[in-house]
Amino acid sequence: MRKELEKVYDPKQVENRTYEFWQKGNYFHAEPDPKRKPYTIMMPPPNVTGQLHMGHALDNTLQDILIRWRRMQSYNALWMPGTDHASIATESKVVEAMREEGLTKEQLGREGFLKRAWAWKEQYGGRIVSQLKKMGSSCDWERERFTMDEGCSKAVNEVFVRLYKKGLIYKGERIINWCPHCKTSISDAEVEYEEKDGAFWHIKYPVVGSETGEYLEVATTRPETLLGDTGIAVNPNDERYQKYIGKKVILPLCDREIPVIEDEYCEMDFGTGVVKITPAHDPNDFEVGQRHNLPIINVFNEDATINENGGKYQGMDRYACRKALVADLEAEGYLLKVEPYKHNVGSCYRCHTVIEPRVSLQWFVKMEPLAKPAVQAVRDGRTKFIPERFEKIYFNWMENVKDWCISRQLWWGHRIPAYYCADCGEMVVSKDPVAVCPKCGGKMEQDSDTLDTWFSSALWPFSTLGWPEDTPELRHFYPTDTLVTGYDIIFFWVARMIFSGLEQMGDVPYHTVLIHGLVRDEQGRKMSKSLGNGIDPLKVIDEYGADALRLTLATGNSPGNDMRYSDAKVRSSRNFANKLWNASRFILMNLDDSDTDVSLPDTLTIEDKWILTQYNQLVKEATENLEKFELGMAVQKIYDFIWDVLCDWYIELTKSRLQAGGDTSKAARQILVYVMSNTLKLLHPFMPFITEEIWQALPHDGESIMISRWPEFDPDLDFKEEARQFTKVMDAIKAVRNRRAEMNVPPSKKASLHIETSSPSVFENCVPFLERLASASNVEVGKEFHLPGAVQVITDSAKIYIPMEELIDKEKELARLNKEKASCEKDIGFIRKKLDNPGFVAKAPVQLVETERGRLATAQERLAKIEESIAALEK
RNA sequence: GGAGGCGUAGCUCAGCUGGUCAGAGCGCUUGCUUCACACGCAAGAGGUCCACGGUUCGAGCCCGUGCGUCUCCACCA
Repeated sequence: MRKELEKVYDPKQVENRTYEFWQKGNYFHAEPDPKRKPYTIMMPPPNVTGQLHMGHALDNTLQDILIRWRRMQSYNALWMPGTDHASIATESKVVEAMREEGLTKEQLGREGFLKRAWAWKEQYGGRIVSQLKKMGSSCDWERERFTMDEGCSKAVNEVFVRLYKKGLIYKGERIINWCPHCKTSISDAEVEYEEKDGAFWHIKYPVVGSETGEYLEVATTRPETLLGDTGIAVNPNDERYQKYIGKKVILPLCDREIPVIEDEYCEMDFGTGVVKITPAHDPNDFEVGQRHNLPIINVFNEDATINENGGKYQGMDRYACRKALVADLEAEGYLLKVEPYKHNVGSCYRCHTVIEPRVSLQWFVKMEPLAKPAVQAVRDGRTKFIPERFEKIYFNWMENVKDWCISRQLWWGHRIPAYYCADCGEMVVSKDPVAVCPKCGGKMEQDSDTLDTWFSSALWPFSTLGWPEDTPELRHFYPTDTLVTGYDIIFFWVARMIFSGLEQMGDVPYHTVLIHGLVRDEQGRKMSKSLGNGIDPLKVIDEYGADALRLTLATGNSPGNDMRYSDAKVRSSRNFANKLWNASRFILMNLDDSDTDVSLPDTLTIEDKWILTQYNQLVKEATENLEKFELGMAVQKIYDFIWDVLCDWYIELTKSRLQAGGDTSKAARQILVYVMSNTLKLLHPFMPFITEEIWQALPHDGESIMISRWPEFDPDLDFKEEARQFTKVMDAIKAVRNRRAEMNVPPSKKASLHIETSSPSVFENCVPFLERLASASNVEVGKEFHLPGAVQVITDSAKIYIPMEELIDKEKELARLNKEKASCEKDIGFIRKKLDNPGFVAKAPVQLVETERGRLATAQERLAKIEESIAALEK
């Protein structure tokens, strides 16, 4: 059994090999099995051409922890992986690459472009997947899916047609957010607002037919939209402007007269109380325009240059036009004043170009009927958010959501399954291609737009399981259990999956949504490409190992909260891996050929009972933490157990036994193997590689730790009383060490200990520990000692004399004892105060009152001992 | 305008249902070539748990107000 391990753990020699071993064992794969309980996680599909960043690393670490843990608990655990086609992002990358070759989309045509896009996908599509494997992700790769693969595309068409037939998808002319750079519409959720410095231009609109030269003063932040004005509005209750309602004003610089209308939308106390109405380029103006039947004049081209409706400004970029137009207004005396003004400007979440609201014909999903049941599902608790506060955010959005613009003027994506007759204009919405017009027999052409990327990802939880077919997978694994994702895509994705699941499957897509925060840089900034402050997880893995990175991301990370990444944290995780490695090395070095299994010895010593009790408690608590999604807390406890309990104490305690050999050594080895290999199981979901490596080296049953059974609390290993007794010895050891350190006695200088205690047997049993761990040359245990000149160490259960007269400074010793006395008295006062409070005794739980009484007694005993010592010294 | 998070040791953060909750890691100080580990061992210093009120026998924890800070939603031209 003896196995030589390197002194320092080297993840590089372990990780790839271990991952291959798992894959060969087919441990990641799950098959539907009605006899077993499923546990399913759908991976949020990363962008197919993307690269792994810290956000993915965190997201996937959490998922892998959950799936590995449940798998070990014998669930039929499926972690479904896949990638997203990411329409805008991918398309713009391909376009960019083409631009470098001097090519445009238009030159290539739709087919040629798509060919390139697929080639791009093939080239970069595997990258993110192999990066996820480096993390140790135990996904079922056999089931890997892509949002644009055949099955997912089929699901998309199916859903589109169903929703259309129910009247939940419609086509209409609405104001949408237009990105002049991506040249497509984007949904409301895809617009990011940012406060920017702008200006308020006050413009004079002369009243038609006024002989006195009357005018209305309008303030605007976007003067160039004046070209599309078709009216100006005042509030119906605004006395200042009553007389102008119904009249017309001259639109400056344009030969156009536009009406003055009244509308509640116009607020009296904002700006001048007069607002220009540009129905084609402002969502509110659009509605006002609808109410008053104002014409809609679109003045922009797709790239936000001015179109033919802009007269002399045609062809200018919107900002060039703004400049020119303002100059003209000023020259012609229309410009009354310019005020600096801060306002929010919307921009495209992908390219950050300022969006231009624009009227156009787009496809929409009618949200209200879908949102209602989706809200209800969360209210009923059929889906829970962790932490709960994100439910509020979800409700707030769902309850105020506007219709979802799903058409995109892009080529990379699912083409909208609507077909139009070139001859008669008939439209058919159909899952399958329609070539001939059912009405006139003319040639049909498919809608040129594609769908919003999120339309297909909204179906991810069931489209990946084979829907719309009724597959065994779908029946077994849906609804899934846990969705793990960041709060940044609750609206984009989570909300849409929930209403899609309810609508198509009649059930929620998952029971729990575990929300995590962002991984920020050391200074707390968002990691971003533009800042260049992103940390590459692969580099971290290369330097410290995947386990170290995973441990870092899992530790101290509480749901929903952002965390900061720092190298120092990863280093300390790496150190932990090394600590574990060396503890295992120690155990392995001591094993012999007879140590072949993981069983417990027949007789247990007190320290065995102590460690088993601690271990058993750990099993219970860590499991409970995991059940409550307190992953960080669970791993913290496992970490503390391994380092502080197992390494710092138990291993040290076994050393004398191991050296002694014989039965007692054998028993110690059995306990070490038992505790270590089972603790490795607890740690495995967090640090899969190193735990597998060590587990394999130790005596073990089964092929792999990842398919071993998750430990359970064992009432037979609960030795509370013995454990409590044993801590008396530990306290004594700590107290002696403390005194020796204070007096600067080097460990090499041994001294005898005389232990005065009312519970001598436990100390008598533990003499070797005191010798080894408290630098004792010999130990005597008794009821009473008279060693007035000795150093005295007082614990709750013992008074220990260390005869080191030469080291004693009587004054100092007295001062120290008096300090201890004072602190002890303070404790007693504190507890007394509680117990003297009738309210406390009457209302606090009985058990707590008892505990306090016990504490008081202990403290009083301790005080007595201190006082004795003082008295002895003063003699 | 609305909603929410955060404020705990020098730094980064944990603290579950209010009662051994004053914690961890890093950093710092002092010892230690202890036969697994210096990526280590041992001992320590360091906190008005943002402030003020309230509830309670009892408050980092619950409620209110304020301050600081961050974020999301809305988008009044």
